[in-house]
Order: sequence, then C-alpha cells, then structure tokens
Amino acid sequence: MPEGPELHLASQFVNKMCDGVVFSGPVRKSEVSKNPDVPFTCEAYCITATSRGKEVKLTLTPIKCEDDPKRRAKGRQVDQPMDVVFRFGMSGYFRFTGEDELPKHAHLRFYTKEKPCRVLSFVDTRRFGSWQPNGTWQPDRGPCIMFEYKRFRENVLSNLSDRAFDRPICEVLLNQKYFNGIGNYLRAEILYRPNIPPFVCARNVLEGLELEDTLDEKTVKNEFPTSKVNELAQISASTVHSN
DNA sequence: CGTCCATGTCTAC
DNA sequence: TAGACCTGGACGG
Repeated sequence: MPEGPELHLASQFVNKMCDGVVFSGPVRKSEVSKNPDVPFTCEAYCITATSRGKEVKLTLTPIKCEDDPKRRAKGRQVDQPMDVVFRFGMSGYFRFTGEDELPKHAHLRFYTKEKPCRVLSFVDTRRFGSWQPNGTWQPDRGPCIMFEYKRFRENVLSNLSDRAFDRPICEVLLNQKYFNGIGNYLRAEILYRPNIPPFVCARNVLEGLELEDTLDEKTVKNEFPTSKVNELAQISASTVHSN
C-alpha cells in the first residue's frame, strides 16, 4: 500500500468514512501486536486524519456534551484529544467494516458508538508498520513533498553539501530526511520519466536547480534535455561509486 | 512440499 | 552494510 500518495489517500479514506461518525469506548489492540497500547477511552469521540510524507496522523477528539454527568465526574484529562501517528511498513492500510467482518491482521481498532457497531481498523499483514500514541511527526523526516512542497525543495537545495548527496540519486531518493514519501516504486518512476541515469551522484543531478521553483505547469517537460542526460552519463561513467 | 519475492524501516556488528 | 522483523502469494518440482 504505502508510499506518500497512498498514505494521503488513506487519510482521505478515514476522513470520508468517519465523517459524522461517533466512536466510543477504548481503542483496542490485537494480541499479537508489539506496538504500544493506545491509552484512550471516551464515551463519544470523532476521528480525523492528516498525512505527511510516509506517515498518517489520526486525531481522536472527544465530543463535548454539555450535561454529561460522567464526564464531569471523571474530571477532564479524559477529554483531551489524542494524536496517534502511524507508519504503514510494507502492508499497512485502514478499513472500515462491521464488527462481525473484521479483516485478518486488524491490529488497532476503533469502535463506533452504534449498535451494531462498526470498526475502523489499522490492518497490517506483515506487522512492519507502527503507531505512536500521543505521537508527533517523526522529527528526522523531511517536509512532505506533496503538501509542504516549498519547504521540501528548500530542505534539499539548501543542504546539497550534506554527505548524503554524495550517493547515487537512486539511493538518495529513499532518504526520508530529504524525500519524505518516496519509496522504491516512486523513485523508479521519478528517474525514468525525465530520463535521469540512476547512479549519477545526487548532488550532480540537483545542483543548479533554483531554490524557487520557476517551472509553471505548462512548461513542464516530460523529458530531461538530452544534453543534460549525456552530461550526467559522463559524470556517472567517470565517477567511482563504492557500492 | 519448497523457494523466492514484496510500495520499509530499524539496530547491531 | 547485513540481517532482522513478518505474512502470504506466485511458482516450481
């Protein structure tokens, strides 16, 4: 399932399916999962989602109820919203089903208040995915390429002196500190379309790009200029890559 | 039955 | 940088 755009689709899925839906009770974890418990329980809460690069954040927000005696009795820390940040590993995704049709490998589950209830499940066959209750975006991951484009671009172009860019472009595209959201499939597509030789030193590919993206939509080319490709091929051929 | 492969990290040597 | 962490589908014998 999981590269940046799919994580975004997953967040849209959650927002669409859970729009107006009231959840209730504890968040439940499968027996087998090694991820942390999510210590959140609430009579009535809603769920919204956002994504950033290769992460999705769910926000669990208690629904205010003016004269709910339980709420007053229990005090107020119970009523604080909680963020849970997910990484999908190789096989993570969300599903929304009836309680009686839980998918296999539904490792974290949010139950609706209705009867019979429905369940938002984080499904992850291989269990390479993870979540963090009270989580924040992982600090060493760069800006989202899709939704923080300007910051993403600046982060790359103002750090080209970083040794990370010594490596071939095909490897650097997987570095989430600079390319948060790119995975194995996307890097291949990204290099293929503009015809960039994959093993050229990343810095040589990227240097010379303007900090400001001056390309307007209409002038986007679907091919890297042949002259540039040849130039890069030369560099590639003359550069010794230790691995 | 067995082997290989898969959109990702993570950490131990 | 190799190996670990996991399940299941495709394919071979």
